Amino acid sequence: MALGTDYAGQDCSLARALEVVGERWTLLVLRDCFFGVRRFTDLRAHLDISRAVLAARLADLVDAGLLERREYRPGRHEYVVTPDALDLWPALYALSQWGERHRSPDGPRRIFVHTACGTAVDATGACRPCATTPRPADLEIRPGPAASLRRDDPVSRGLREPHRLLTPLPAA
Amino acid sequence: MALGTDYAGQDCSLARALEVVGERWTLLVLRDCFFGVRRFTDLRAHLDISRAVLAARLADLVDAGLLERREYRPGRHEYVVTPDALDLWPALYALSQWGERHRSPDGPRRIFVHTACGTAVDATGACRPCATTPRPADLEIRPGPAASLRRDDPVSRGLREPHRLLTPLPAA
DNA sequence: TTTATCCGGTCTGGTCACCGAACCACAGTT
DNA sequence: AACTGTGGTTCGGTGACCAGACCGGATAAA
Repeated sequence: MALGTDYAGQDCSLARALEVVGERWTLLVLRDCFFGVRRFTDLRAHLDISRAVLAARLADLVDAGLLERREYRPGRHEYVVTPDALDLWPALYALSQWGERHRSPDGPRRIFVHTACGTAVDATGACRPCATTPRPADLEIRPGPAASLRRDDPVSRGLREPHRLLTPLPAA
Repeated sequence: MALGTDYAGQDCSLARALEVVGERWTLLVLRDCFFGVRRFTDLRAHLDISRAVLAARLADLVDAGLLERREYRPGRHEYVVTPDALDLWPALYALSQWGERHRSPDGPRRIFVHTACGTAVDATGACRPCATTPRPADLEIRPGPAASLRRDDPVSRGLREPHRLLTPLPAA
């Protein structure tokens, strides 16, 4: 963990979690990985983050066991979420829902649909007809009524296509 | 919002939420407010945060509508969570649960009990017997098996006493 | 009335993280 | 052999965070 990013005196599991995912950009990187972005260049294209900071965040996330770095071709790497990171989905979703509710006046920007039954999950992440809370792999992401077309890079366009979470985007 | 803490290019409600609560210390300050800490000095005693940064965070949270600043006596102020901040509880709880699960090897440090029925809520924040997800005001916080006695300031001692969320701690 | 103490801050100087831009090494392509 | 795409590292500048000093108003104590 980088200097100045720990909360040494705090005896609290929230502080422990924030030491892992509390730095700037970290949760946004993870969100993109959930959505199927896997490559350094794609993350950069979509996040407008400096190369140095993205490299540092990815290395931190690999060290923390939240991402796995794989060589999918000589010299080319991809980052894939680990089971530990999957457990972070409820927190990611809850934060995102707060943003939808309180900072997105025109309605939701993205909708998550339970693939087993085709209905959208509610604000708590639960599928009401099924009375379950689907795991990320069982959700399909679709653009919502307030989805914006502002970004027009290939990654943003790929993310606007309905697709299952965790499945890699088609190569641009 | 302070410079360098926004994500201007991101069309995403997670980014919007992180612009409000994504800075260092912000979520820990909010957690303490949920637990009943209301005063500048108490927050400082419990968080080991610099005065300048705490003052800045509190001002940001008031500006964002998550805390209300009240004069409870001439010259003395307290900070109270607003309804907008209450909606953040699921995210706070989910992050904290991830920390309990993956970064707290000896078991939970704090337990939240549904006051209506006396049973502890599960990892999703739901009370299973009642089949509901209690609001913060209906939860009582108690120390768990891995609770630490490391901190011995009056605020930490007050927080270890079982008490309802949102109710102010007894003055030290 | 003077003095002291508590509360809730602001100010200051130093350090560290984040930023954009430049540079670079390797693999495959033309 | 030159060029392109990928996945970085290095560099100098700016701003956020830090501990510690200082400070003003309100009450409490002498």
